[in-house]
Amino acid sequence: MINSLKWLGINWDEFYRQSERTEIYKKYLEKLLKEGMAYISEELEGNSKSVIRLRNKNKKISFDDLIRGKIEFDTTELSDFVIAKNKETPLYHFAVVVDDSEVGVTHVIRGEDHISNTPRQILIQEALGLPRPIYAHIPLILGSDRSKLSKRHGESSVMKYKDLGYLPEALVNFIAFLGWNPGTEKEIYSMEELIKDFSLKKIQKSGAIFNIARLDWLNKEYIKKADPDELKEWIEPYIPKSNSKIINLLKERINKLSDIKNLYEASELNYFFKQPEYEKEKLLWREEKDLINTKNILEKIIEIIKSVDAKNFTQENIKTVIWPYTEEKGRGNVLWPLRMALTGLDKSPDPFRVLEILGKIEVLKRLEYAKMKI
RNA sequence: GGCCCCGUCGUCUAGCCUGGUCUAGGACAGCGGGUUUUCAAUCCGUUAACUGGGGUUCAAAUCCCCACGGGGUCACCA
Repeated sequence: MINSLKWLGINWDEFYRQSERTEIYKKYLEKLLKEGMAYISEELEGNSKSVIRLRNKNKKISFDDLIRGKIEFDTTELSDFVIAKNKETPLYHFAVVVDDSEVGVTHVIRGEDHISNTPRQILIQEALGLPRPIYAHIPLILGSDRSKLSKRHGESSVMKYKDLGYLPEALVNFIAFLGWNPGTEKEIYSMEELIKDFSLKKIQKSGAIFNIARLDWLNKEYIKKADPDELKEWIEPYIPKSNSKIINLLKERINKLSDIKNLYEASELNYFFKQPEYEKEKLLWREEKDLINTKNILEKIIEIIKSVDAKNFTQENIKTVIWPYTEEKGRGNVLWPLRMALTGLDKSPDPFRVLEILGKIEVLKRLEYAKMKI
């Protein structure tokens, strides 16, 4: 959890570990015992022979929730509930109540699943004579079946999303918008902007389904506007050899960083690194039946490309010299076999971008190879 | 089952408090199209919702009641 928070860029000012605070809890427990607000109860069932129970006054408790308004409970059904196994081992409800007070917590903001825990915590507070913090119970994040999000719905921890190549900024932005909305049409929010605009008053009451398609879209937005150097750093682990040109091309085609790995393993990116294999009939554009025509076109393309200086082998320059020929022969007739010779794929990026990435020598090699196949 | 919370497009939501401006707005996804050599990207367009029933009112998505539906919680866990 600590690692997850750090990754998300959520920081804290103070940190407490309950296991290091047993002396504090013990003091409060003894106070309750002494005042008769709690008692040691001999048990017939359970794990220990005796436990500490709170003397429940069996009254109605109501509290004002910042999000839901007034909530009322009859605490009779709670009976004299257990607050500690013994003086050295308090239970959660007791420990949090003590901690909140000791540490000066003013607002308790937590999931809706804690609503029914609230009355028993209030009962402990009152027995201890401690002030009641302000409560705000926020809606739960739901799985696709509308039940509380859990392992069986998908990834079990925040760090899994890191591993999948989601950016922390995107996840934060996404989660913030689950149950909250600024009331404007702004969708992309940085942490700073969230801190500035977020308000409990605008929080929704009902739970929100974790919709991965929307996270993917948001993540893509963040990838698109990422700093090139940073992006390079993120992408490197997912693709063996790459450069800024390949990365630029890749970033339009992925939702999350790990998509690159999938693209690569599905051999769709191999053409960047080695001569692709394909059937020679693949070189034919749509209605074209005659491989000889295609061979002639390839020959002409080679001739044109040879005329481009290797030092100025940019997509713009190449396009300028090839374009008149595509106008003459029909774009598909020229560009389809060109692209196929370079990538060997039915679907791939624009041949001009690939040309620039591969460089003059490799391009000519592949074109000769295609010609030779025919 | 008891108690508690919730209920607007498939999803996230705006609107609800302070009824009329809501023939219910936006975004994601979907679908259709433009651009284009294919894909991606991009641009444009489009399908789709007030859970139901009563009531209050000249007027209800908005206020009230009931029903139904969904969820949470019922530990010597946290």
